[in-house]
Amino acid sequence: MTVSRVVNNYPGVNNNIRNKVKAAITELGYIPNRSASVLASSKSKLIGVLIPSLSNVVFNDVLRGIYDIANPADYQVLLFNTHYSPIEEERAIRTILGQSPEGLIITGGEQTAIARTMIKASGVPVVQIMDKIENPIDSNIGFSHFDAGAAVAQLLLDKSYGKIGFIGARMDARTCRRLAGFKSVLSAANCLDVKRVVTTPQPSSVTMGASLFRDLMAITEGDCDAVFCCNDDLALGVLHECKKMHLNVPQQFGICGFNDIEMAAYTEPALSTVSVNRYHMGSTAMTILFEKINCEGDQDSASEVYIDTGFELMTRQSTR
Amino acid sequence: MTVSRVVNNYPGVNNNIRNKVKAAITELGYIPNRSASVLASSKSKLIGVLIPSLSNVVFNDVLRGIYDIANPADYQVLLFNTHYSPIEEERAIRTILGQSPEGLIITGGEQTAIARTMIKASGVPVVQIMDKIENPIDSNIGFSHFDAGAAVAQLLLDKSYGKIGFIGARMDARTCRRLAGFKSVLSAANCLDVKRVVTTPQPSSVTMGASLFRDLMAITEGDCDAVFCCNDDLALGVLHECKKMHLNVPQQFGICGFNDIEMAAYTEPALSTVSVNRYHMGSTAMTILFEKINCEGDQDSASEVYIDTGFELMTRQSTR
DNA sequence: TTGTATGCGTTATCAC
DNA sequence: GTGATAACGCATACAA
Repeated sequence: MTVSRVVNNYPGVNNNIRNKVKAAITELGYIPNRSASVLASSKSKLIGVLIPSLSNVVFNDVLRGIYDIANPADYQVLLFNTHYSPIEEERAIRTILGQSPEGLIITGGEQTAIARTMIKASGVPVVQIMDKIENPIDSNIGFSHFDAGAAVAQLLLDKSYGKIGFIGARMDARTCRRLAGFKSVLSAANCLDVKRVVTTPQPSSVTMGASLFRDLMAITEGDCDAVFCCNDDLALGVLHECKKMHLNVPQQFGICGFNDIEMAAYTEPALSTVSVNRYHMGSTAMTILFEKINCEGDQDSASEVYIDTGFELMTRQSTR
Repeated sequence: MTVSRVVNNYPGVNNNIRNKVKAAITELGYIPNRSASVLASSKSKLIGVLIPSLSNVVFNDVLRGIYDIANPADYQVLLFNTHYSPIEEERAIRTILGQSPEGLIITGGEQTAIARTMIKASGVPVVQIMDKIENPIDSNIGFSHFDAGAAVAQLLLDKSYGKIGFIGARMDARTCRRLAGFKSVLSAANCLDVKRVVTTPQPSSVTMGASLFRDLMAITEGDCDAVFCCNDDLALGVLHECKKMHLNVPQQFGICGFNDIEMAAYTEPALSTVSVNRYHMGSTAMTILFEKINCEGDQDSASEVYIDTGFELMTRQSTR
């Protein structure tokens, strides 16, 4: 018991004894058994994090935000890759819940009904990130992908492009919502042509962007003067392909990407895109969780938090 | 006990009872407590992973490789970011060891003496990745950064560049070893000038590459005709800066990067760089661990594995 | 300030 | 094929 008190830095231990214990600990190389500790105290210092992809750079920044807050507070992160699959997500949630996590960070709002039920039943605080959820389980931090897609469409219209296409890969829920917002604006402006929407369920990449662009040009027989790419990787591929085709960007052809990766500012012409504060989403999600965890005394109801992180149009040279 | 047998899919349970138990489990939303299981069985299905950075794209691919093998086998990953600090790494190792992990994957060979002792004392199998270690704790998969740096220097010499510089950021152990290999070749060829070695301890980025390049040109007063960048991000920045300065790449100035990120093939001119199989390092490390874990019966000594994954020079248009 | 009894939810072992 | 019992290593509550 005295050892336990020393290990956990409890007050009320004689300093001589404390030092003796510490000496013994280092001498023996004693490492406390976390499982036993969790079992006895049901405090795990564990945060479960679910993201849909490890290859997408976007989640790097989010993860950094999460880790930068969690680790200094001595919390550990159990990270799962759901591969954009609600089924895998449900499985991961079940696994994590078995470890008595103190908080959960999950991406988006496409959980299965069972997953939602499990989470609610567990009483573990959750933050849904990366998207503005209509019906959040608990707290939510993100932005409206619909609005972002709409804003890009409006931007391209404002720059007097008229035959605007869309190139998308993976086509997960958030990408689809960007497309929906995009379509709604074009439709209202009476210049939506679905032939100009070219997508693939495959993962996105620069190469894929180039390939989809060729498809777009083939399908529309070149009758297209701008494109919104669902992310910057694709846009980079499109830009590369335009150069090969000797299509002048932005005069003959406008390009807008999404995410504002660092490289976007360094292409020639520099890429117009949409900036979203990924790191901030991760770090804030973690901060929200900590508030909940520390407020469990107050009727266990530190109120839910809903944050719209918005987005910013980065108008560079790839649009007129 | 019967429930435990059902949960763990043990044979020798009456099917009627098994089904009843399963029904009860779903009805109650019962989730087994992993801490208790680990405590009782000392089998955690946990793999500790230590990487030095989450922002470096390089580790994305490694992590994907690890997760792609670990998760389907029902193993979980406890991921720690050591921020290139052996002290943080030691702390993380201590924390992980407290969870009774079944395996460890750690980056490089710069562990503290205490960390090495703890790991060995724990008897947990370890794989050190990303580098060819002289004195590995256990198994090792990676490549020689010294050789890679040397190969780049030789390449640039072969392309008849003579005033070759080096641009490096972060300057972690592996980067330093690349620089050492690079220097050794230039030195042997009698054309090493340390004025042309420009580095910073700060993290690397495209912007940083551009900035270091300006420094290089200022320090050498333009007396430099090629540069090896310790990673592709920096190289991208250098390339961008060359264009601004109207320096013809590769005729007037040669550039070679490192890592072969996808974008390297899409710049203009396309970037010469060094390709290393990151995903493979991650997945193989995990596979090695599994072999050890499953072979614990055989005198607990599934022999150590040492794999040199090598590297490949990608000679593109940014070098003559 | 220190120590003792008890229980956390599983699994290993051995009876039945 | 099923169940009783005793750990696993720690923390809570309380006694000394």
